[in-house]
Amino acid sequence: MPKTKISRRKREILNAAAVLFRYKGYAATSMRDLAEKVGLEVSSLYSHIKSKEEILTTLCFHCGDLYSEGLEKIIEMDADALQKIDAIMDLHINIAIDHPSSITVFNDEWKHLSENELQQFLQVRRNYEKGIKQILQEGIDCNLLKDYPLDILMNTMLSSMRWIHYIKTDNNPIDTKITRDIVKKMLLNGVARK
Amino acid sequence: MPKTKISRRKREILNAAAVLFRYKGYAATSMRDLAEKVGLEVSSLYSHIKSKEEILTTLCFHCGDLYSEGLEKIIEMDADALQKIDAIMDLHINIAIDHPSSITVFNDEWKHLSENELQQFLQVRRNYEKGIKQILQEGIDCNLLKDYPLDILMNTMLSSMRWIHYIKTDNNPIDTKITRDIVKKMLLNGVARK
DNA sequence: CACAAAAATACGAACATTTGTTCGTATTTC
DNA sequence: GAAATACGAACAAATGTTCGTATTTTTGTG
Repeated sequence: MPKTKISRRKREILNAAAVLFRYKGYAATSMRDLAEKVGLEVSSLYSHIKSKEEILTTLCFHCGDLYSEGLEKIIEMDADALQKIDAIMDLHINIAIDHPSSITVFNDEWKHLSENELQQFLQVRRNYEKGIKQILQEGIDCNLLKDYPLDILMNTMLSSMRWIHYIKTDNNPIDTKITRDIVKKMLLNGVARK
Repeated sequence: MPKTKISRRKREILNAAAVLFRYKGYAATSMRDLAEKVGLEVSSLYSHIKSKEEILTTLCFHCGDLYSEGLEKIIEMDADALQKIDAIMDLHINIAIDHPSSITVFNDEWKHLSENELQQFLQVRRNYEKGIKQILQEGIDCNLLKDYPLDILMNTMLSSMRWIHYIKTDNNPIDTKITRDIVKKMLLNGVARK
């Protein structure tokens, strides 16, 4: 894969774009908005990036990599399914807390990718979900997890963590440790007292 | 409240807009897209609606009403907290299945509301969350729910159902009954085998 | 180190499109 | 005949991007 090094300025542009896309959405963010945020004139942006869409592509696939690479490591772990599921939750919560803006873009703005990138993106996602489901199936087979349909299991599980990156802002930090522990417990054992 | 009756054509426009906003996003949907979908010319739309933004406002607040009115009925129920929480989950799952497009707009596009409506919208949401938290607190006090922080409890619970309206499309119907039952069980008792 | 050549970066002006909306007028509905 | 609806033409504003040209930074060489 051609992973060319990213200059300091480009990094700066990507970060600013992530924040703007997060709060205004991709389509409603203009290149002039972005330029202002970075302290450049519009045309200067194009010394660093090819197009607005390239920014979106970069952000989306970068996050995709975070998830995919994280999952790969988990799959290779020498552990039972429950421990792997624990690691998956760690992965998602960590990414949400460490990259709240990029993750929001990843979750909400991928639909604006152009045809080619969109298909590639969906492929990556399908692949990721396949990996997750395999682990869940493993858990069911070993009697560690309840035998619910994989789709519902996976969607509910992943979705239940998809609020952390919305909540996390600069003036609303999150107690990572507590949040992580409780969300995990909720998912594994539920909220009802026995 | 000035709830003027909505003509057939306007209804049609609102429905088409909900679908377009769902898949393309509010900002990326043009009035010409919308006109085409409804089978009119652009300018004709303005015989029925005041502006693009009015459409978004209508959609968002209509959904807000669905939730708020649903919750009000639940609050008035003569039931314990666990039953109320069950009803809340029913409410969310039903709305997601019955109005997948509007709900997606409600969830993802409210940020494009203009200042006044935005504030009003956030107020409605805060109020709704307050109601939810009260029920959760009631559950904790009665030893029906585990004593977790209300924020985490509420966010995780509501968030865990926020995938159903994404999945639900015309060619991907959802087994309402099964989905509803299992999601509920997952939330209350978790996924881990005891 | 000096210094010219080259490459990277910044900018203003301009572009073709697309945007939401308005207006005057025709047509339909009541 | 009045009110509601539909339409074509036109609008100003905003959009992403390009181009030519300065300016700055980096590089290669004596």
